[in-house]
Amino acid sequence: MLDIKFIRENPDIIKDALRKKHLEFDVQNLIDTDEKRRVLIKEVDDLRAEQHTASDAIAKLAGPERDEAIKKVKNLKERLGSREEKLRTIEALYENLMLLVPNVPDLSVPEGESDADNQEVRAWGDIPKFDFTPKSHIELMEMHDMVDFERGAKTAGFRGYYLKNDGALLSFAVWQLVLNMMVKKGYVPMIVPSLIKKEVFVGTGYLPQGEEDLYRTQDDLYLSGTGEVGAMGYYMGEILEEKNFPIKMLVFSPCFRREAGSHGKDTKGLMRVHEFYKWEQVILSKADHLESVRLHEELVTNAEEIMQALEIPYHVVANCGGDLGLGQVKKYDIEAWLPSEDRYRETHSASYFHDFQTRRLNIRYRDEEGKLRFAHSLNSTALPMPPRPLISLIENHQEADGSIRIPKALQPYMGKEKIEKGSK
RNA sequence: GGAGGAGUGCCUGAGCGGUUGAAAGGGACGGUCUUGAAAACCGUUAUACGGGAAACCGUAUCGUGAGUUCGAAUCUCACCUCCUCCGCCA
Repeated sequence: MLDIKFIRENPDIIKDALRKKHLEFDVQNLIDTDEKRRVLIKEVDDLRAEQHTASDAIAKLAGPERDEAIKKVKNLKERLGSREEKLRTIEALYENLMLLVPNVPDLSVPEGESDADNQEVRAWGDIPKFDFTPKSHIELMEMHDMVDFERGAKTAGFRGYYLKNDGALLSFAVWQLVLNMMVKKGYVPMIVPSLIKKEVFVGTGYLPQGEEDLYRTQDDLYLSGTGEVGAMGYYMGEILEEKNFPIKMLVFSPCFRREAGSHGKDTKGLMRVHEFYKWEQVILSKADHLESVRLHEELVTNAEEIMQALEIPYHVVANCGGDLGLGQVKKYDIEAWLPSEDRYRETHSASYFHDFQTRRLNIRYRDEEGKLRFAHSLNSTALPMPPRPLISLIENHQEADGSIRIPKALQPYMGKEKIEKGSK
């Protein structure tokens, strides 16, 4: 959510943000609604003030004078009631519109409509050249009995999977590696809820417009697709102290995604699954653009270091306007090299929001002058597991006989240097 | 799921239908005093929205939402959260 005053004074900036993000929204309609709302607020407030004065007077009256006064106020109340009704309606409309106003993308965000228009910022690692035909992660993992998709589908339906043997061990090893790397950097490790109230999804900007991407329970709780939601909910409604900023969290959670719009896509293997686990980085900082930019770069660097430790070739792209979420000011994706597809695929996403989320979640702090301000928020994938990093880890490190080399950094956690035939 | 109890400002806690945005104490901040500190004393100590150039004025907020009433922190209903006990499950 943006400040209505900002929207009122800068409708052209909002219109340009809409154009750049390829979104449709009638800004003038919002401004008109706000105007009507303010007129009504004034009317209602004035009527209430009148009522208060009259009520206070009644307390001092008695007898027929009192009855007469009560009668008069009753009349006033009727007028007030109809105005209040109207105000409620317009307020609801206003709130709904406000939730759909996008945040303004940074000037450095490239123009473009879809992920095809994202721009490469840098690349790391050598793309492996195999002198044999590389196998897909599905073949490799099945060869080593690391995964079971058939039984996954039997139990959990389409996109279901089981990880077993080295598949399970590898996941735990990676989780442990990431945890240790990030805790060393001062991030607070947390295990956060995934089953979460609607208001937190609205607050983080996943709702109202992303309803169909989420699983909803019969108790009206939703299953989160990322630990970001649980992390942001943690400080919802609170007033924080500036001296504790930036608050850096490394949160672990199961993640659930309906993948409603992608039924035909990535139907095989672990590429696109309904359920996985993820380490996510979440930061709250003081309300300062340069601080947000600095921390944003830090988040990508952290994510890159994890990929480097896993020896996975990747590149970083700056997402174009059309590929940004409603609240995002700027986003970098990390895409890992996938030998079986002969291209990069997205594994990480790092973005900052300014006060878009914290305004919705009412997360504030007192600055040096004692003024209350909305904090800034940022988040970035640290590592999703098992899906894509596991795929690229396995595919990039395969050898001719199908064995899988374990990256050095991971060996202490895995207890071996290689996954070989019969090694389970 | 059943039975009870509770939710008030930064904290503790009073108020249980009418000048209560809210007593009192504590904390924090500022001042007086002091060489300095403590103590003592004095003062300040919400947020949001609307109006206004501003001083300031108005409105809302005592878990949340609705209701009763001329008037609600105070009465009614629903919901949420916490505590105690029982049941069920792990």
